[in-house]
Amino acid sequence: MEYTVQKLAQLAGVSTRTLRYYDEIEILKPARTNSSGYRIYGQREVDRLQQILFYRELGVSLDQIKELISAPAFDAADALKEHREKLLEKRIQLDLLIANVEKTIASVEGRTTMSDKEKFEGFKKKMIDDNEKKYGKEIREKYGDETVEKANAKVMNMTQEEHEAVTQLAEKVNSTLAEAIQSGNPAGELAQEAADLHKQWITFYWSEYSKEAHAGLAEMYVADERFKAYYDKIHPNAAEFLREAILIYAGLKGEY
Amino acid sequence: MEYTVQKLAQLAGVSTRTLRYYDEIEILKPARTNSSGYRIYGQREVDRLQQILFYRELGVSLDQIKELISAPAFDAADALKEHREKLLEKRIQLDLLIANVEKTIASVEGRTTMSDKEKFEGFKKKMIDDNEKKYGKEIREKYGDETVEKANAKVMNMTQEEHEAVTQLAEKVNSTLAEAIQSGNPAGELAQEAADLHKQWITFYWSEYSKEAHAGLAEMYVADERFKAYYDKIHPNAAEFLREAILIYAGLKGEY
DNA sequence: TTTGACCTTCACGCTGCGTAAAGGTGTATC
DNA sequence: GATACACCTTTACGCAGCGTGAAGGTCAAA
Repeated sequence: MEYTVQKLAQLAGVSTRTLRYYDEIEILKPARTNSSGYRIYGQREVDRLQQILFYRELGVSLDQIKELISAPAFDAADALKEHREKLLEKRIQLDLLIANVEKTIASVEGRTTMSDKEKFEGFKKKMIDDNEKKYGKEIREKYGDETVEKANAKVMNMTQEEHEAVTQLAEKVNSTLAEAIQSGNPAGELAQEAADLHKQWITFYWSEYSKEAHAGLAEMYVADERFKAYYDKIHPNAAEFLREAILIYAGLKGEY
Repeated sequence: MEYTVQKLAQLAGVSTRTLRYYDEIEILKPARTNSSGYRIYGQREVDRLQQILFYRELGVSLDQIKELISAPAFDAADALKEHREKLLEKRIQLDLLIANVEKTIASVEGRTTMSDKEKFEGFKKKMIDDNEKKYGKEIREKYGDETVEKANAKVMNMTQEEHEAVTQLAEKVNSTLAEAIQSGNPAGELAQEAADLHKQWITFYWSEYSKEAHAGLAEMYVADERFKAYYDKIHPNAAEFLREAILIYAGLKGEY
């Protein structure tokens, strides 16, 4: 059986444009073209198209499909597993989204203004999600799942007042650090006050404090470019200075 | 506080390109531009950007966000509810996808060739999903949820042999219909054989047969353009002819 | 005055096609 | 054999939300 574009398109339930596009990107070329340049497809092309459409239904990109259908079975399995991981991640994100949207709806309906407590809760939830996305993996690897869960739970349980307090505390850490850095001495009074404020700040998020964890976090500020970028806005050496101050504060490093 | 593009971009964690794009599509314009054409943002723009980013996290399109943030709260709630529906639908689709991908992985891993029984199961699942998507709604409305569930369950429980049998049967229906249509008489022997084959075919999918349901399906073949398009490939009047034949077969219409 | 870090406006690229536009081909009918 | 009409072709812009140059002006510090 031979098919022109439209016949094959009807058979497979796709548009002729799609077939021409598949020809263009070389994922499905016609068996031959007739004397007038018409595309002619044969049985092999029908089978191949069915495979393509099957994977397309699974949400695989055409680029990946191209590899999949010309790869041996074991490669295909690997590729599909990777694809499944992506889908699972997508579902988690989607569930979070839905929860957030529902929270927002509740808040918008609950009060007519947009700045009440419920809306605020929605934002907090978002903050946790963002933190998870950005730093979750590294932090989990370093301090274990439990610490992270507890930190998240703690943010969610914060009252609005507590949340404001912690935000103000964070600002105070920054301003004190900015002042302390002028002195150039991480063992100085202001620097040690900054370290202490920083301890107070993290204990808002951590369920228990340990010198080692505090020092570990300080190291991370220097090692991780995202944290470093944050502190760089205060001063080019802010991250390093804060690390030194914290190490001294935690008693893990002698004064100069 | 006033911000240039980059300052605001850093503050909000977006790119400068994004801010320029938001200016371009008129979703966030700077408060003013200085004498050199630099974009200058103020506090109001910061707040607006935060709102935009919040909705963006929820997966709302920029176009919709534009409406959302300038609409009163009750409109926003409606819009968000609509958005939630979309997300929920998306999740259902995603779950189906994941199930299918997992089936396919299992099939590809189970045997190294791509044409064994497991793979076949994956395809059957896909067929059901496709049917659901295309016709599920109408069929459910006409015959109720239960009938549809049973039909789906029956397809899944078919052995490969049964599935081949039903596919062959479908072809036989078509070829007999094509022959019968030549005679022009829907009450003729061949036409009634086609109707009988068609009954056999649908009883593969339906848990119980009734003349009325059979006749209803025949009407649908004519009324629904997708079914009609399928039968049109046999003959321009195939759908009508089959309907007549079935009505006579089911004893719901006298012979001419 | 010379860096170097900012800023500006184009403008193309990404995905997977939809949707014309402008023109050639095939075939049934008058 | 002309006409109509359904089919085919290539070319190319448009969609969302920016990323990523390119080419060139601006500003503060050294």
